[in-house]
This record gives sequence, structure tokens and C-alpha cells, in this order.
Amino acid sequence: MSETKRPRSIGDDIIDAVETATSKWTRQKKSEERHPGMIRYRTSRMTKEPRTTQKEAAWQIMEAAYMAASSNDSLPALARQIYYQARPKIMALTEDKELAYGYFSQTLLPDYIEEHDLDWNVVYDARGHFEEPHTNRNIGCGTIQVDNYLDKLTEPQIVKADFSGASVDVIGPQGGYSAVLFCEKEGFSPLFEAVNLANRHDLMIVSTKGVSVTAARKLIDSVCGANNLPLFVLHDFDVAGFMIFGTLRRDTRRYQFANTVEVIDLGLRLADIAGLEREPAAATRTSADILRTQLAENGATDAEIGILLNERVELNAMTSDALIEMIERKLKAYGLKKVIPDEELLTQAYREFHRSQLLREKFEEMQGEFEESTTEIEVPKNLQEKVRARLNKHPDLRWDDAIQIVLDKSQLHEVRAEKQKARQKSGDFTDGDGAA
DNA sequence: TGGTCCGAAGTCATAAGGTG
DNA sequence: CACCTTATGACTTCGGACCA
Repeated sequence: MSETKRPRSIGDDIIDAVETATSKWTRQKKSEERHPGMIRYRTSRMTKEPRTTQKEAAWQIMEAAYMAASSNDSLPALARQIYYQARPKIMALTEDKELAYGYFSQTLLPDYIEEHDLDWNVVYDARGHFEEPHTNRNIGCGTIQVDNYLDKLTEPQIVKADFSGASVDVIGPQGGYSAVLFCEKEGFSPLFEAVNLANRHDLMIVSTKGVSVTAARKLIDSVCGANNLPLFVLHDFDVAGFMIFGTLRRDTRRYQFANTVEVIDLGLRLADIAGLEREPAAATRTSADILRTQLAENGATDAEIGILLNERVELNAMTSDALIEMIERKLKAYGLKKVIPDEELLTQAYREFHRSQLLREKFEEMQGEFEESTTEIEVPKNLQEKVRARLNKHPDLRWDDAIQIVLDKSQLHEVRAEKQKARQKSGDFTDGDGAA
């Protein structure tokens, strides 16, 4: 501006010099006025020393922590056990920054395992249960239990007749159940049992408390996906309920489905909540727009979203009979059928049961003759000591098992097998070695 | 051409909300 | 308390604008 009017003076040079020298500073200052949020970041960035993040620290020590917790990968390790191994080490590397268990177990540990493609035996606590129809196997929705269960799935096995008669052993969907029912709440189990829901429709019922754990999704993925069984989902009419429904039919950060599963919504949906008690939706800090998007992604219609933003209806608002009526109406509408195996298996089973019947008649005859001819049975001396000696040798047995072995050494194997079988019947799929 | 700066987009770590 | 998820603030990265 000035140079055309008058010759440059020393003053002009000084001004230029000052402006040049301070231009960067001015620029920064003005930028900071426009973006006050950046000030802290910039100062911290200029003054901070490079430090280790919790993630970096975790990456350094994770393997050692797992190996310690799992006794060199020979036993299953609970996420929490690994955490206790890892925590002091991570904190030492990060200026004692507190390490939250949730962050460790939900983010660091699974991310590490995924990134390194590891085959570690990491275990989370069971949450909820699943129960087969007819067999009454009731198993916890935990990592180990689900894995063991999936390992043992089998085709129906016909058990040949012996003293106890022929039977058919079934573990899993084949010959066992025709669909899986997922219920958001565990509390309905007594009701389902009272009306015999599972047995009458050959349903395996899975319930977790709230959002499904990954073990439950893995179970559903395998059982439904590999056998083409439908999954029915029962949930509240609320934001969480739709989320529960949504996470069972799409991939999330923590679990990706390997199979395609046909997921059927049993409600509650708009059509189901007429006349039911509504309560205000739980307060949330999430904006309505985000909720709307989420809900739509989880399958809610516009009309439903309109209600869900303000109100909710619990499954508990239904009377027991109305709930069962609704479930069965929808199962019927779907066309769910009882399990009936193919002709070949039916034939085999028929023959074996027939044989069993004949054997029983024979046995009863023999029993009559036997009772007449028996005399007093000799009992070995020092039976108590003998039992104690057997138990010392095989501490996993009970006293009556020991008597059988005293009577006949060759029984040991059978006794063991019986015990194992009994445990499986009762739904103990935790496997002998068990969690540490 | 090569250094500096900006800010959108991405990552990390945590908080908070939900189930029973 | 366990677990799950999404939201969010703090920080980090990085492509491109800018400038000398």
C-alpha cells in the first residue's frame, strides 16, 4: 500500500521484518482463536514425551500373560486370570495408568488374538443357559461349555438293549430339535417348562441375560447354520430388544457369523403390543437421530421407531397364557414341524426296541429262577480297608464304585464310562480338566 | 521442491447404558 | 457382578493446501 505513495523508509523495513518474523505466530494465534479445541492438543503434542499406549504395552506382554495363566497353553484360562497376569506389566509400561478390566477383556485381548490369528483357549464366564428338549441337558452359555457341546454333537446313536433296555442317544440338533428359540430373559424358563413348550415343539431354548454373549452366537451359528434350523427370537419391545434381535442376525465387532442363519422375529413387534402396559423408555444420552438409524438397522419399522423413542413394552407385560399363545401362533404360522428322522433310522430303532422287549421277558424268567437258587453271598473280610485302598488309587470314584471294583477288577473301565455318561446326561459339559 | 500447517477421518481408551 | 453394545472425548494420522 505505502510503496506507491512514498519511498520506503527504514520504518517500513522494520514493520515488514516484524510482520515476517511474527507471521507464523500470528497465524497460529488466529487459528487457535478460530479452533480453541486444538490448543490443548497442539501444546501437548509439542511438549509431550513419546509414551507407550496401553495397547502397545499389551502387545508386548500378552503372550507371556496368557502362557502364565494357562500353564503354557495346557489349560483353559479365564479372561480375568489373564488380566491379573497382564495388569501389573501393562501398568508398569504405561506410567501406572489404570487398566480397566472391561477394556482389557473386551478390546485388547480379543483384538490381540484376532490380529495374531491365535488358537488360544480363552474362556469367558457363562451367562445364561441353553437347554435341549427331551434330554434335559441344561448347559451354561460359556465359551468352554459351548465348545464342548459342539464337539460332542452326533448323529442319533442307537444303544443296544442290555439290562436297562434299548434307547437312543441324541446330542445336538440331529434327531434332537427342529429349531432354536432365543429368549432375552432367563426368567421365563419355569413358564416354558410348565407348558412343556420345548418338548412339544422340539425346541432348543437359549437364553442369556440381555444381549447375547458371543458363546451363544457361536452355538447358534453352528447348530442352526450347519443344520438349516430356524432361529426364533423373543425380545422386549424396546431399543435394547431390537438391538438383541439385531446382533443375532448380523456380524458385530466381537462375533462374525460363519453360516447363514434364518432368523425369525417372534416379537414383541407393533402388532403384539396392542392393549399392553407401556412405560416410558429409559433415558439415554444417545441422540434421537442415532437411535433412529440403529433401530432401522435392527429391523424396526418407522411406526415402531416413533413409539420406541419414547416408550417401551416388556415381555413381562403379557400374561403367561397370552405369551405362550403368541409364541405358538407364530411357530405355527412359520410351519414348524416335529423332528422325524429318515426311514432307515426309524427302522433300526424299531428293531432294537423290539429286541429289547424280548430280552426283558427272558430276563424276568431268569430272575425268577435265580432268586430260588441263591444262597447267602460271601463278603470279603476287611471290606472297608479294601474300599479305602481302591479310593486311594482312584480318588475320582465314590465308595460304591470302589465296591464294584473290589468285586471285579475289570469293572474299573465300565464304572468310569458310566460316570462320564451320567455327567453328560446331567449337562455337565465342562470336561474333566475343567477351568483352572 | 520441500517443509509446514490444517482439519477430516481414524484410533484408542473409556464411559455409559442395557440385561438379570 | 458378569457380559454386551454404542457414544464420545482425547489423541493421532495423513492427504492436500499453502508458502517460500
